[in-house]
Amino acid sequence: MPSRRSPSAPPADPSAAHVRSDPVYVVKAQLFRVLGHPLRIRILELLRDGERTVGDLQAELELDSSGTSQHLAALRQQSVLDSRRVGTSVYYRIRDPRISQLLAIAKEILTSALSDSHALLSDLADEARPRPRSR
Amino acid sequence: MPSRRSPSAPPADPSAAHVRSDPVYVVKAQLFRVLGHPLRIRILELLRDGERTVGDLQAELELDSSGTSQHLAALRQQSVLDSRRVGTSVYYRIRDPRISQLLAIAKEILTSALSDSHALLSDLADEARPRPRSR
DNA sequence: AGCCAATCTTATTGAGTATTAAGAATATAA
DNA sequence: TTATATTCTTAATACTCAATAAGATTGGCT
Repeated sequence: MPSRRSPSAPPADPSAAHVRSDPVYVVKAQLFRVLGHPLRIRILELLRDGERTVGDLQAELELDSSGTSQHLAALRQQSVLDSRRVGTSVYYRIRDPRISQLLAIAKEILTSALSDSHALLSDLADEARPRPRSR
Repeated sequence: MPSRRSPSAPPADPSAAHVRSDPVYVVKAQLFRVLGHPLRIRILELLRDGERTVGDLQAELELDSSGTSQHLAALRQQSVLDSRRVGTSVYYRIRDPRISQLLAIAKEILTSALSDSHALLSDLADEARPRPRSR
């Protein structure tokens, strides 16, 4: 019950809640949040090259059907995935190719962040030695 | 305690845990997860046009300094933000411009998803009328 | 220097919510 | 009906968020 707060709480500036619950930001956050799970990232990478059946994904993920289904449902609920049924199998696919783009960019960001920290480590190591810096 | 299951559970294939906890997927998921909060999305949009102080952000978000600081710390911990101190103020900025790109793509995805469902609504409305489909 | 105020960070708590696994229930196709 | 695929339910655990209070750093004042 989001309308109640506590017995005698002050009005508590309602404009702050606006920022927090503004649908625009909530919807964006929900999209990112559903991507924020290792198994769901893995699912999306498996689906990057084309659609797959639930049983197929289940085997690759080494998950039970219940867990697989729940993660797929979470992604489908945010319109990240589409599904179609063929006989007894259900095929899932990425609905919008820009989702894959999102993953690719995340990978780039993390890759360069990691190489930055790697470079920093090297600099620290260099600093320990008496050799002068060339750059 | 992830090592316990139930009184007499079978060993339960340990390789499944590998997929779940593979650092590659965990790190990617953490990046998306930290973006998965409306206030943090809002912070990033405020920072898109340049750096800001904590007090500045705090005022725009209508949040207290502690809450502001905690969200900023979460983003900084995932290397999304950088900070620098000038006197008593701390300025935050987006570390990698590709983060803004991530937000822009998310916006595109959501925009087209919404216009799809809007178009679907129109189609449903048309279907209720006897007028033949022109396309 | 010594002290105070402003700014920001960190730690802690509690309430609410999400995630997980396992099993039951459901639906569909062969 | 049987097998397959998925959803629903339940319960235990874990996490997130917001709010408070305490701590640290800086600048300015006297």
